[in-house]
Amino acid sequence: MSTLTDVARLAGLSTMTVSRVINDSGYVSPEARARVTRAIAELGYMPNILARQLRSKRTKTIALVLTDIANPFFTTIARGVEDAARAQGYAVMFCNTDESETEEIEYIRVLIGRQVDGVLLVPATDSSAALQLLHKYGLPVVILDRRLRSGGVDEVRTDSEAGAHVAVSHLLDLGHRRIAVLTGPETVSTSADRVAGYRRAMAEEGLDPNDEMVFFGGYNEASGFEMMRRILGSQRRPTAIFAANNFVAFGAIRALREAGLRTPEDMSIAVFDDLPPGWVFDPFLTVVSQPAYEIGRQAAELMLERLAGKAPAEARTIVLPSELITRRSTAPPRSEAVAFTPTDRVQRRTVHEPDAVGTVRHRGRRG
Amino acid sequence: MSTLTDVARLAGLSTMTVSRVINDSGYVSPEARARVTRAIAELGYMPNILARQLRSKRTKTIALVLTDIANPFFTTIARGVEDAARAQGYAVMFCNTDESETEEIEYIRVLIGRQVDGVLLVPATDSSAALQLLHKYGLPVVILDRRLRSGGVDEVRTDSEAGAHVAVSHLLDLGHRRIAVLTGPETVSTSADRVAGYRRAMAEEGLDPNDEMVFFGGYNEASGFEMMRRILGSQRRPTAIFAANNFVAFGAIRALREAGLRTPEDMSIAVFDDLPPGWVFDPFLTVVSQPAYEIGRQAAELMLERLAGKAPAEARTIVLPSELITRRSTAPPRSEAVAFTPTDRVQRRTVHEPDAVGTVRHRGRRG
DNA sequence: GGACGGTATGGTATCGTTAACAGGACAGCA
DNA sequence: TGCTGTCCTGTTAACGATACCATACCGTCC
Repeated sequence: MSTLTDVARLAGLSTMTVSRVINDSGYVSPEARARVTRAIAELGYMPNILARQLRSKRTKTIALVLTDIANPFFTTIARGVEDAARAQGYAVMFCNTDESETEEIEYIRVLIGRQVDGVLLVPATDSSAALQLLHKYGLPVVILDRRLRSGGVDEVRTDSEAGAHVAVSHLLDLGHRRIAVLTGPETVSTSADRVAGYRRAMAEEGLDPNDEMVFFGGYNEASGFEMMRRILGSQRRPTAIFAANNFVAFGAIRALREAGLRTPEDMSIAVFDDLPPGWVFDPFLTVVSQPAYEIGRQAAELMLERLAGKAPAEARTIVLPSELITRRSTAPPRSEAVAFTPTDRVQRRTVHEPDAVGTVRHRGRRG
Repeated sequence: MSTLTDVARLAGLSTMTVSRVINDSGYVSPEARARVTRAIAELGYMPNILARQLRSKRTKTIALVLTDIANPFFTTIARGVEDAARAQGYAVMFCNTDESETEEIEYIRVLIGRQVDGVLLVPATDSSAALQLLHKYGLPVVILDRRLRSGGVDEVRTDSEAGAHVAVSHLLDLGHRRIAVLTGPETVSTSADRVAGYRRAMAEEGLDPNDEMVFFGGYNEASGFEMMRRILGSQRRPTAIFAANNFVAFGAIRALREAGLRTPEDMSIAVFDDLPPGWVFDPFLTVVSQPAYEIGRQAAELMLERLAGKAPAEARTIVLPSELITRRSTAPPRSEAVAFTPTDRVQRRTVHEPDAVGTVRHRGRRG
């Protein structure tokens, strides 16, 4: 492997001149440039990125630490981050914590050692241990998707409370009264916010959901399955459920199928998070869709601005709107429908889209 | 950010002693070790990986260059690679070429610049330009999934020809005689091999498939859709198709659905590549399943052996077996079934698995 | 004439770490 | 006693690049 020194020797110039040609910085005469270019080609020289990064103290790399790399919501975020970063010549390191705070801290140590310029973080819990660590080493941070108890840091997320409120209101409008919510860990802000949105929607109808209708678990398929099993084993089954994440919904649906129950005939189901096109042939689930790509893109933009020194000193928060897409997994309840016929509220909020049969969109409020 | 020098100063020792503590190499007295450990904790010191890599000329990083990061076959390979690499303290860089040789070359340049220790490559074409580049810079390589015209390099793959032969034989056993094959680019070995397996199976039944039954395209959904559209528009439709990759199958099925045709009633479909559990609620497609995780794991093992200097000088080739899993997307043809009733060959090769209703496995030959 | 700004190039130090080597202390053994 | 080997620590010089500063030439302007 030839080095910059070899190129300089062959071209009969100093290493600095070669460096200037490579980085297109400072003054270089056309003739020197030509000599360097020829020498580079002749030797097949490639710059050693490690040496450059060590000397310049900038790696042009940002890290994206997220909790579930298999979840299409997060892979879409990742695409948004990657596109924005690459447009400015930055590389992205992806790290998967599996919702574990221990892994999160471990990864952040690695990232500090690897000298990344900044970290985009989906925190595993609402503790701010990871954030403190990053601060200690002076690394800029943007928090994605979730809130932290402590503030003072750039954040990009959707309004989970409002999204959940819209979804549950939709179920209420259809006539459901017994509605369960299946959510993630209690220490994750999105879980808590989605339950809060659920409670607000229920309260608006004068309903007081007791805690046996609220299930905290993990944001994964196994947990969704297990929570639905508990629901199916209970005395008074709900007629509809609201699943706070797509994997939870997968598990819940599997439990329904194994019990021989059909959706929406036996139980309606509304879900937070849509699936990207291509995952399913025939979208079936009523969902609250988040602008995942935008979350990733805008978070990366905030970071890049900060790295360029163009960001204001104070922290910025971006809250993006979600959108309810009604499909075939929600319908009026069968037995109890008599008492609570759907009101005209459904009609008022409904806009048909011509390109997707049976699909209806409602916009969530912008936070 | 404190450095090793800071730690050495605080501990009252030389940088080398500190380095030895950190890397647990060479002799260090318990007392010196304790002093260093305390100083590290006090300063919150973290080693600068860039400097270490620059000096030691080893990054403990291997790259996995693949053609479609969205394809579950390749993500499963990636998991196999990652697990094997991490077990030995290696990091993995993932690169996605989108089946483009230009991107492939571009990525390899980046990887050389980033000083990766070795490259695992799923080549976009059977050209060996990328391989030559890697050789020129002295980087060890393992080729995954596909063959190259030039040899002399470690390879891990499944036997595509044999797998295709088993799948098409299965369709023939069911009584199909007009069978089309939808495959990927002609310059990709897996495409060519799967067509070869198809031809051999057809020839064994005394059938001579003319070229209008062989469709080369891209290994993606759009191409599968387009090829199936052409098939549906043709004069004499086949009664079954063999799709050489799961995304091609997705596209083909979408075209069938849009045409209002059902599987397997109107057309049987057999596919190369299974989907991981969790992608579909109810596995439906008859597939040739490849041991993707093992391909990745064993390729990484070959590389790690070579990096450890424990590999033989000559190139090694590992060919893993595939497995036919028959599900509900294949059935005897409707109209022509009269003339060619299924033979007892099906019975002879069939083993029922008790845990998966309606699923039948056949082992492909080991190459 | 001299000050100045733009152009072009080079010298040297340094980023933070480890490789390579040197060498001292001490124990065991002939 | 002297030799050898194990244990422990330190010195020096890199790895391959860029930051920073210095220098020198040129033309222009007052």
